[in-house]
Amino acid sequence: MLKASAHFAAPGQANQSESLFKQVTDKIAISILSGDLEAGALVPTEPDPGSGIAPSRSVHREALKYLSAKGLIEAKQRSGTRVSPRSAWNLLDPDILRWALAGRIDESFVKNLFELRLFIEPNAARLAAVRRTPAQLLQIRRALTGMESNKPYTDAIIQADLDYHSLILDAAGNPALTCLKSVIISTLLWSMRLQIDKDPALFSIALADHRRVYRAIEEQNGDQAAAFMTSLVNDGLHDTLTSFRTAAIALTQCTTDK
Amino acid sequence: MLKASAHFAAPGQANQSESLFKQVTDKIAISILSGDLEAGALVPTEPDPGSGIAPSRSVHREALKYLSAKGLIEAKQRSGTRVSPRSAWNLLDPDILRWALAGRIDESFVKNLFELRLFIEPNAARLAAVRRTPAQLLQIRRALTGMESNKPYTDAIIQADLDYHSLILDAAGNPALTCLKSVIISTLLWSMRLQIDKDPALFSIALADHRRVYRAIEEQNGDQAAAFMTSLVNDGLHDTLTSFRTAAIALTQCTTDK
DNA sequence: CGTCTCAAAAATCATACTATAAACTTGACC
DNA sequence: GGTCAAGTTTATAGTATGATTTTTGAGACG
Repeated sequence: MLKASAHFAAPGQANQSESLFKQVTDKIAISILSGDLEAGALVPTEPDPGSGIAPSRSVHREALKYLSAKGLIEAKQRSGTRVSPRSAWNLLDPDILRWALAGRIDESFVKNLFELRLFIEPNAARLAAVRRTPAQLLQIRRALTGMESNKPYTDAIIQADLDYHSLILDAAGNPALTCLKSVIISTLLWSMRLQIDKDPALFSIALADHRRVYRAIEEQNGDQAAAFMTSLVNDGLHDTLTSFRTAAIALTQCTTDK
Repeated sequence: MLKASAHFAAPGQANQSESLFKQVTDKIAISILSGDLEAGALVPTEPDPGSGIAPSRSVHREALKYLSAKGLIEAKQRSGTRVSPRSAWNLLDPDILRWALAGRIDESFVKNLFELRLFIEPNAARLAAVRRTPAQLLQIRRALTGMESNKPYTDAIIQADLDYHSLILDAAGNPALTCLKSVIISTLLWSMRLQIDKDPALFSIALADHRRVYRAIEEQNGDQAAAFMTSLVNDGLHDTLTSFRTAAIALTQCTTDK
């Protein structure tokens, strides 16, 4: 089962308990994801002593290799190591999403992620309805129960919600789909952390959506599962955008209030 | 534009002109992807002198970091570096696909990839129909022309086909979707390399499918674009499975003919 | 216009030392 | 005598550093 904590961990804050490698990797990655280092910019191939942390060359080089594996940078002999164009970034990678969601996000980014969810999750629900084993159905049911039997917007609810979506993706029985789990979980988690107002009315709507999808999967009604999942995701997008705009306005007021 | 060559490059064959790093990475990765190294198995953290290539520790360690970035392995102090469970692998990563498709493939793997295409590409076509700029439309048209004006099953056709799908994904205007390009391109390329019989009848059907989708995008008819793209992918799956089974039978006969 | 040389930067090599956490040992306590 | 908690060991990943080799763009040169 996926742990929420792994996704929650705020990267970038030079936590002493984290390995040097991770600190360096996070630092460079975030400065790329945030646009601080633009595409084509040179990435220092030796540790920069003036940047707080001063790792050895080994650590620095391994960090660069790690980032190049994610498509963020590319090394070319004689010309230097440079930031790759955005198109080369693997936005669906869990690490990249972590780094991306750690910084300031623009609305279109969120919309795009939800759009992808809209393509994936209804189809996954359709497959899950047909292919799920009894054991998988039971697990999904348990996750749903977890959402019903806890106070709204608590950690237990969030975990249950993540499990719910994660299990449906698993039940679809397509490993390629399972790889998209990270996108969905990250998006979900990020949007839930945003829900500031914690409106009980919205929550009960979301809960009803989840119940409907579950029932369709239970009854092995693929089309219905897909349709209900579509509205579930759409409702989620709506709530998230509302919260996002509220948060953005609050932020704007803060910045202009100087 | 995506180059086919990058995907074609057969990994694993200790090509002397390739960097040591790449040789080591490919070697380990393939032995994982092929199932030679099972999940949970220990990966040597020091270069193995008996394995043909004998890199230094740095190179070996950087290779491991690269693989850990792909989710293939995980290092834990005091317990060793081990192969991660399949569920942690990022199957949608271009490198992973390259390694996976380099070995023996089972039918279900191909089916799963096409299933994913079936979720993504029709939706992408729908978006592209609505969002495409005139310039993007022109590019897609050019790719289509490239498919029409060359001899079937030549490199030029393959390149044009790849461009066609790639450009539609781009025209959908969702960077998250663009990241799935590698899956689609890899799947496509792999299936085209499989078309042994090169049936002209099948090709003209495929061409007609491509034309229909293009026209729908031109007319900004999203639903039609999606529907036509669905049949395009389905036809592709059908052809690929046919070729695959032929190839598999040929292979079986070879192995039993001893 | 080709080719040659030079040097910048990545890639590779070799060999240290340090930190961590899992497993083992010990010993007090019930 | 058995159980659990606190310390100790130690294998393994992580970090550090200095040197050498290979690649390749760019400018010099014929």
